[in-house]
Amino acid sequence: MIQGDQLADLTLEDIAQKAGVSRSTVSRVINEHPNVRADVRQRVLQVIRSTDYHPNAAARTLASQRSWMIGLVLPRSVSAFFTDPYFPHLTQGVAQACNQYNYTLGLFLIGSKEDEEKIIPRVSRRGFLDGILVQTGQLGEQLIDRLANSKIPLVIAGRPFNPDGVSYIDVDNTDAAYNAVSHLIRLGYQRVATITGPANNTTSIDRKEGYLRALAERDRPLDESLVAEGDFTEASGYYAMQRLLPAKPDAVFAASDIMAVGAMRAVREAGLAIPDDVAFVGFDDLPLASFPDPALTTVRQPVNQFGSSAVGILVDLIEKGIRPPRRVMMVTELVIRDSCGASRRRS
Amino acid sequence: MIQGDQLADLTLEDIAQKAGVSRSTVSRVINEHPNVRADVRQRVLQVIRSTDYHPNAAARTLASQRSWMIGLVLPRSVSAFFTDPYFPHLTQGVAQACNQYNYTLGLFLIGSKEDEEKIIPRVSRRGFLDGILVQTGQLGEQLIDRLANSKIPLVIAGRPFNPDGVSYIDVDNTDAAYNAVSHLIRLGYQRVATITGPANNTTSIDRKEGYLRALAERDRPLDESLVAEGDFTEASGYYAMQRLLPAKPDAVFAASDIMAVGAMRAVREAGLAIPDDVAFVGFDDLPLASFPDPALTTVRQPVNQFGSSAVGILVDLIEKGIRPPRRVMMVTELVIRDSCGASRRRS
DNA sequence: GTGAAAGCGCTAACAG
DNA sequence: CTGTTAGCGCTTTCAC
Repeated sequence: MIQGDQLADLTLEDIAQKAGVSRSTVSRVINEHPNVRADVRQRVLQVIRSTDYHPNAAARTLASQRSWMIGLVLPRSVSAFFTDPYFPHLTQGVAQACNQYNYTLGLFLIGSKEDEEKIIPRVSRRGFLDGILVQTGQLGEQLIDRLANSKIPLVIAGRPFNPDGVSYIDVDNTDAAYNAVSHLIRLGYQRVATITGPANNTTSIDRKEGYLRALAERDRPLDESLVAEGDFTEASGYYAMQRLLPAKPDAVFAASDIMAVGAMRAVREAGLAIPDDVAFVGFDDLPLASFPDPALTTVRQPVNQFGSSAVGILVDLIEKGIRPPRRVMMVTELVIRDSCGASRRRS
Repeated sequence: MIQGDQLADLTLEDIAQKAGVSRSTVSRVINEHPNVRADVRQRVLQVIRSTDYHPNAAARTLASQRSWMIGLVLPRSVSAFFTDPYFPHLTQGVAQACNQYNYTLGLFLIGSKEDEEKIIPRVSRRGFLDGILVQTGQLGEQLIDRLANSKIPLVIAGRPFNPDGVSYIDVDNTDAAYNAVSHLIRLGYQRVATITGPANNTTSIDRKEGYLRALAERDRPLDESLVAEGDFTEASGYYAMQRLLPAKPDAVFAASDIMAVGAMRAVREAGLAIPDDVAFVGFDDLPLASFPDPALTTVRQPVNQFGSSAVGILVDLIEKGIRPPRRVMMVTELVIRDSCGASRRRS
């Protein structure tokens, strides 16, 4: 009562006064500098606690030239945001790592050219972000180039088209797809189709490359009617499968689990059985993969760690000022469930 | 060449010098103040463009006391983040609205008590966020109370336990659940079960309340064995259904689509048919609802608009300083598909 | 319509 | 170990 309820914005100076020390000392306490006598530190902390004082973030950033904030830029179609669980997984991994390293996460969803025009100047503002994480994707490339020219630390999640001088982290998509398709071929399927992601995307390209390589290695000619393009949405998988059906594939490698789910829906609607008439292998191994009946055989990629590792690299760039671009490749693993028919074919 | 490649951090002062005006004038141009002669404005803009100058965000925030940043705080279990598409939908709606209003979005995922301890001081820092949006949820309540005491504008997404003095936006969960369950009862189902959300959550409570009310209104006694609690994950729906099965329900109202999906998986595994043996109604109507076979009858709630409206309210609070707490209730709609068996029962 | 000057609240040398 | 002193880069009265 007597001490008043004036929660009004306190400053370092106010705290200093109340604690009977100078502003610098309070600053030292807050920033955990060693050079403060223990009892003084306690006294200051006491005042801070009792006043519920929180330092002003803007002032701190301005003076120290560090914002402790990193931006996650996700250039993706709006509908892919909705249906592809890849996005929340990645975000979760990134958020977790940010928390761990004491950074705040700024989220920038780019769904259109207009969004991009609004967001680029925002992330480029100096004194705003200590580092930027950008996911590759259809709308992202121009953005990456523009950002790479600025001096702000940058890490790309996924292989960029132009990797010169930039740090990035990726999974070995080509190898993973190669393994997945080889698995289908070994099981004896003759007409292995694929549903790819958007062609203007390195992830899609790499996975398709793996598909092509697996076929080529067995001297199988490419049948264009067995290739259909999707955009990482459930609906696109569904429609891609409808286009594929007339070519009578007996197995499908889908470039993502969610597209596999859509494709399986189309197959069921056509009155065909999975895996007996059409077998499936997906990509991602998100929880989603085990929901459908039969459960999806798929390539497991560590989406979560992918996100947190990307943050780890970025933090290195920021804090240790590591010079040359860093490259990290993560491994995948084929998870065999029922949709590929492995159990029946073997028995 | 001659003009030098010195992209080094330019300041307002530098721009002013190059344009032959004062710092204030450049500031006016940047902030679109009217009182600048047209030709001067052009000259300044020219310099800004040619130097790729971006104002320093921290300095601007410090001087103007506005950060143009809002925080979205999502207190949820980690696994719910993963499997429940509700999260990306909400985030998308919020991000879109932020972009529209020229705010930057800070994302704070709280998955544990420790996260909460780290994040509360962060969002409480003055000069950091202009406003905060918090989703209700198990971990969120203490947080809401602590945040409500600060002077920073706050909007809750969902009805908080203690709504005194806070602004919030919600859907009429009770009414929506009541309608969903009534629909099942009207179709003639005798043993209507429900899978609820976590009990420490107003959303779950309200939806269960609707279920109870629909039963009570038809003088049906509550059978506790027909009520199972989940946590908004697919897996929890699956296990809840397994617990429900011995009680032989002929219909289930699930408090979210993703739990309905899990429950349907359990029903199929038990060798029962949907909707013939067990009918289903879900809640959300995210795209997910139309993926399963049969497609899910569900309560449609406008998750996207929910997010953007919440931002709209928050921006009002911030910019117009609206005093009394605002309350907004959004309407829902029952979307009838195949999982409830409406088509067969009627014919 | 434009410029000068006083901060915004903090960090970080530099003395002592 | 602690205090003094400059700024960090911008906004915003207040004169002119």
